Amino acid sequence: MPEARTSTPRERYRTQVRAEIKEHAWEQIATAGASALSLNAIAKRMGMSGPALYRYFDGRDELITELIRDAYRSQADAFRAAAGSGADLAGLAHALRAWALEDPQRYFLIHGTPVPGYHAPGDITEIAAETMTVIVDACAALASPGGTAGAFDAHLEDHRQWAGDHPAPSPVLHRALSFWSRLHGVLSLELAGQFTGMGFDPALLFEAELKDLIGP
Amino acid sequence: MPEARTSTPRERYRTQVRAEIKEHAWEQIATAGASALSLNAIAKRMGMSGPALYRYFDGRDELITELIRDAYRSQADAFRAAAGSGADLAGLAHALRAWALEDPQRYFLIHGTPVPGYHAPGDITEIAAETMTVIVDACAALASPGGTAGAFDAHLEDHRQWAGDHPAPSPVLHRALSFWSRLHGVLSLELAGQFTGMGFDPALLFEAELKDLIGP
DNA sequence: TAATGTTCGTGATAGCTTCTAACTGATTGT
DNA sequence: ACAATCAGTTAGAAGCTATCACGAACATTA
Repeated sequence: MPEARTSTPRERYRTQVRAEIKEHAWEQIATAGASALSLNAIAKRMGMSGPALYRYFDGRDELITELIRDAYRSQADAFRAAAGSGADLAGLAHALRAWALEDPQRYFLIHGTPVPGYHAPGDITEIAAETMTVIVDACAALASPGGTAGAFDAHLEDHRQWAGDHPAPSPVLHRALSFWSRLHGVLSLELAGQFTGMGFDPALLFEAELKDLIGP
Repeated sequence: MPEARTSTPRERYRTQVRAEIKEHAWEQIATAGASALSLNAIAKRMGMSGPALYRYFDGRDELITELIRDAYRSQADAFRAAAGSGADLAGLAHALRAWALEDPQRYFLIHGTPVPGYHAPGDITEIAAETMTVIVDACAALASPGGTAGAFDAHLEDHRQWAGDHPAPSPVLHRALSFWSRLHGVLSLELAGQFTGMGFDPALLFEAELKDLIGP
């Protein structure tokens, strides 16, 4: 006998259909990009008429926002899983690259061209901030960066609230930002196919950037 | 008396209207992004009916391709102008940043999210390759990078045709790729607004990345 | 059990888009 | 001056988002 009925069959059906819609949406995004996402096409592929989807999503924008939210969550999960199993900063980097290669358009959905005027809901930026914390923690666990502290380190001393006022010294925060921006640099170029036809292996450039990041 | 009439009045009119169309297109892209570019809206803003534009462009795709071409040309011009007036690698970097900040959406039009299936015409990739040459030249003019040559440098030794078989040693090519990917990393994050609300000054992060790139 | 309310999916419709086709009128070259 | 070319028009097909009103299936309650 089922005792804790926390959801009615209707609710289950509803969430199931919502999930199916998102599944088709991801498929469509992966093959044609987010700008080509069509509610109508999804509905037809699910065997129902266009307006039916509006029972499940307020519109195209809400669906895309939901996909963005899922993408952020998936990325955060990948980071947490890596950090949870004892990965250091290099481990995080490899987890990020694997996650990105898994679905390039998913990566671009959150790190790609921004739509002017669009602002992500608060809960999304929260997830992003949490991800950043994982990175900063991994940077703090590393041997502190050598070399002389530059102007940016001094500047970061006074502007560290983005890291939740993490107790790490500013060169650590600096390294976290470099980690983020450099890996995003190689990854986005690789995923965009800018290296195809150039001959060299993007994985090795990624590795070289990572080594340079951790080394000194 | 005008002697060398290299173009008829009709041709002049044609190119003038084409330019005006592109002008409106850029305006629209800058404010709403490339995905929101509407031929119809452009036509209306120019005081004519939608289908009239098809006399000047084969369709939306050809217009966008033309804009991409112009963007690449503009970027190449910015690099050439900087290099021509004796700028070193840091000068190129600042020229790139200034060019990007001038019109973020123009930057994303060529360095942003790729549309799956779209392939740029050959002449565009030629311009891009030429730009790369300017960067490699500037890297070659710099003191050669210190530190031990890593695995990627060895790999580049055998994969250097992308640089037009530039005679520079592979650490120089390596630096050129790092230059490209790192600056793209900070720039794209800054232009995408990922740093807004974090408090620190993106220009200083850019400068720090540049210094680290040139320094050792 | 019967009546009531809620939810799902439909077709119709408005308004937008790209793009083709046929037609008018002005401009150009012979 | 006449014929060919070219610019721009309206009409229309096909696609999209999104809203509305309706019927049918479901759930809940009297």
